[in-house]
Amino acid sequence: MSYDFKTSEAKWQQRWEEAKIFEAQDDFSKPKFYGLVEFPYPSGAGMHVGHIKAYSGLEVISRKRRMEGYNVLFPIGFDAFGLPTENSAIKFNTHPRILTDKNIEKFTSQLKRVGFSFDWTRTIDTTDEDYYRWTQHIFLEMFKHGLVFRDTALVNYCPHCKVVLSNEDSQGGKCDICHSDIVQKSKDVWYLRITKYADRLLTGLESVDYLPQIKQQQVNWIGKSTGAFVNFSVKGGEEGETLRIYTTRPDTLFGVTFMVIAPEHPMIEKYRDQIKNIAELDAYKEECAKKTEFQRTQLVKEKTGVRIDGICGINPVNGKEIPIYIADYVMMGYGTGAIMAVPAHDERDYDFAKKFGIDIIEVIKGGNIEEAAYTGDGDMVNSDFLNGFTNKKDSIKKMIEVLEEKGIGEEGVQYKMKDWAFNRQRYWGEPIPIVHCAKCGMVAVPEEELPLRLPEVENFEPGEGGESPLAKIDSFVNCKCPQCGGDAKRETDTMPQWAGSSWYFLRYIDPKNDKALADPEKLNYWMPVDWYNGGMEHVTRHMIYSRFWHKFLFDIGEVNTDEPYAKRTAQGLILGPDGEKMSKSRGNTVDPNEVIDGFGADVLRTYILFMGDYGAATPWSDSSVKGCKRFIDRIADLVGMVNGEGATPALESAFHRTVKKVTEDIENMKFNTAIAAMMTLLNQIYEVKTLTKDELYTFIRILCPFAPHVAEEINEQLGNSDLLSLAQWPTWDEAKCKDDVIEIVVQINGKIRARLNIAADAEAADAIALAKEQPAVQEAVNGKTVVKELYVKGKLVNIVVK
RNA sequence: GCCGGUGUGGCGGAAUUGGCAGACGCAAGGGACUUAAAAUCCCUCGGUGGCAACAUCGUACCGGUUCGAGCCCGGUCACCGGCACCA
Repeated sequence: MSYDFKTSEAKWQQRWEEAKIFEAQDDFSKPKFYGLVEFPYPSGAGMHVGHIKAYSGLEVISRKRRMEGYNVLFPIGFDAFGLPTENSAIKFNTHPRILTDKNIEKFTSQLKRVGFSFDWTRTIDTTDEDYYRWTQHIFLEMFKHGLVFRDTALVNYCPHCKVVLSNEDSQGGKCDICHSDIVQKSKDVWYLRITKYADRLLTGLESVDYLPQIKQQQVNWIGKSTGAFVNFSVKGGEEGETLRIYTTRPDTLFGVTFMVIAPEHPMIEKYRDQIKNIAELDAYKEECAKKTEFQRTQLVKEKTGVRIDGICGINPVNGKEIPIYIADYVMMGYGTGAIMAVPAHDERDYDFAKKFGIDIIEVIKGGNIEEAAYTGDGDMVNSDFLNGFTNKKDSIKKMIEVLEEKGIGEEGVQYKMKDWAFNRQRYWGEPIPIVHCAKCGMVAVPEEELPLRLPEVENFEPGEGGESPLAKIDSFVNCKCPQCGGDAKRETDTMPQWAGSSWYFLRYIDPKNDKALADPEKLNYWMPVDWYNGGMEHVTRHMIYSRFWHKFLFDIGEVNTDEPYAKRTAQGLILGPDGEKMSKSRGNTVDPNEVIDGFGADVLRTYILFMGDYGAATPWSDSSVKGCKRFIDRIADLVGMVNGEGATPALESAFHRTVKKVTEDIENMKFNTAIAAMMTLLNQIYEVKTLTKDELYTFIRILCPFAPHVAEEINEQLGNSDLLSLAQWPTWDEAKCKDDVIEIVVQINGKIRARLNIAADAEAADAIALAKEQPAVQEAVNGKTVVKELYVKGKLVNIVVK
């Protein structure tokens, strides 16, 4: 019989809300659990099933934690600043505030229909001025602590969105939002000095429990390398002029036959007059500037460059004169923008040397430098005092000693991570609370003037040159300098979308506080986040940014933990039924509302967790949803089979095993096998067609985190007046998980020849003796020599014969 | 190119981490109930051979370790994700 999920689900959602059972208590005496999911961007399209999957993991865990007696904080909010809303506001000629409110309302009602146990009293919205007031506060603190700076730089610019994008937002040379091609543009840019925290972001990973692939991605993103800086004298330059390079292999210094500097390297400007072929260099530079960084890095095959005529470098270890080239395979943004080239042992330098006919000197044995660069390890040769070194660690160490002794270089560290370009020329973001004063320079807006509100504007279109729409609002722009009181102008750029999400988990702890971003006592109790789940796409950007902010807040004493997240996991994508990534354009999306309408929230929740490994991408299947529908309906019918109290002998061990399995599987996010175990138990109950009240009560408690509505409904039918969502999580008896008599297999040389029933705790000798009595075994052993006899308790007997 | 991951029936996926491969679910086929359909219930369901018990092959491919390998080791191929002239 199909149960009436529509009435039931609405009823229980209302009762939970009335009873306030999912509201976290600031009762510091209780053990706490802070479960965090990545808050959604409230788009106009509404939620998709991927959102449901992203929240369902910690939903189950949070519900279980409550039943285990924890004080649980499981909040939700909205990360609502950003381009899509602004763009559709422009398109529909409305205000992003109106759209945002509408979208949040839509998301809220959808989330509530699923029955998520979020604490709705702590909801936050990053576009709320009471929220972004604190985002601005953190920015100002960073500004005061020297972590904010401004620089002119070649930036990634999206001509379609008319915004400057960070490297992170323009991966692959495409705009993250509209996927247009990015162009390079020179602009004044705000930066956050995240590189100052690079090493701590790296070492901090040792103290947290993130999935290994998440840690690995962060390590790669930070991209630490160790090596040395070496100063090459420049012949033709000023007295004492040096060209500083960074290398990870200083021990190959004797193999250096040329140097390369980036086209933007300042040395070219400095020696314009000395350089004889400056026109040629200028032409090359112009050619490079036309290419986007993406194009530059795409041209892997063919090396280009121009030799600088008029100055050259001097190898500091042997005094040899070497030519200097400019080439775009060297980037200004990494290291010093200059390299020493060792063509024998670097593929890029090798290609370049071959093309330009430069000498190639072997310094590491092991390859054939006539044919290709040798990048492996080997004995050092042609290297003076390094000759005879066989180990790269030792030779690098020795070279650094010599460099430091002679004062021509030193050990050094480099990171691939760059400083964070922290501004957008758009309206729908947090205004940067800085005033530009002709006399005082950049001045922080005083704390008491926060929030610095977004002004009302008629027109959100960005300016043609990439100016912020705010720049057109005179009443916003013109102001007095907080320091000298003179006329000044406000900064008109806004913060990037990543700002609001870099600290939101702190605000949930104390969302209404108007004195601080959160009360220190409450922070002390709730932080760190015990378990954070989200998408793999956020493990580098959002996670590294928020860890950076958190470490900064820790340094200035505003939070009590160095790391914000104790544990981090990630869910896999839900693919379309065709196995492809879901997208509107492909037409393979699934609307969660339709599933709830047709089958109920419990079925949707159960299916999403049952469909496959939580961490893996899995295609959606409409027909498989029906399997979960049957599961829920069959559970609803169990009430009619209840007969008596205590335990049903035929089911007793099955119950203990299932409770154990479900309990353990939830902790490991193996929701699919937890549900499979409950299905197996259900099948076993249907075989005997009877169970006791106590057993059903146990069943619905382990079911509750997955399908809470039907579980509550059954609980009520059992005559219990307390809400099941607050019931105690069941325990199991390890001894009762196992049967007394079990079936084991008998193998001959690893092949199964017989099966036998035996006491679970039987001794090896008895088991082997019993195995040998089996006719099939006797036949197989007959006439052969028994070499070995093995007994694996509870599993098998294996007899090895010859 | 580098880093990470994956490869198991018609499909989604299990396999206590070296011990009965295919749990659980879907789809499919057969049957029951029904005037009929849906729903529900029962049976079958990796390949080959056999009426059958059973035999035999089988976890991308090749090889190895082991009494025993989907799992460990060496090599190959394919696909997915991330990074990428990072010195």
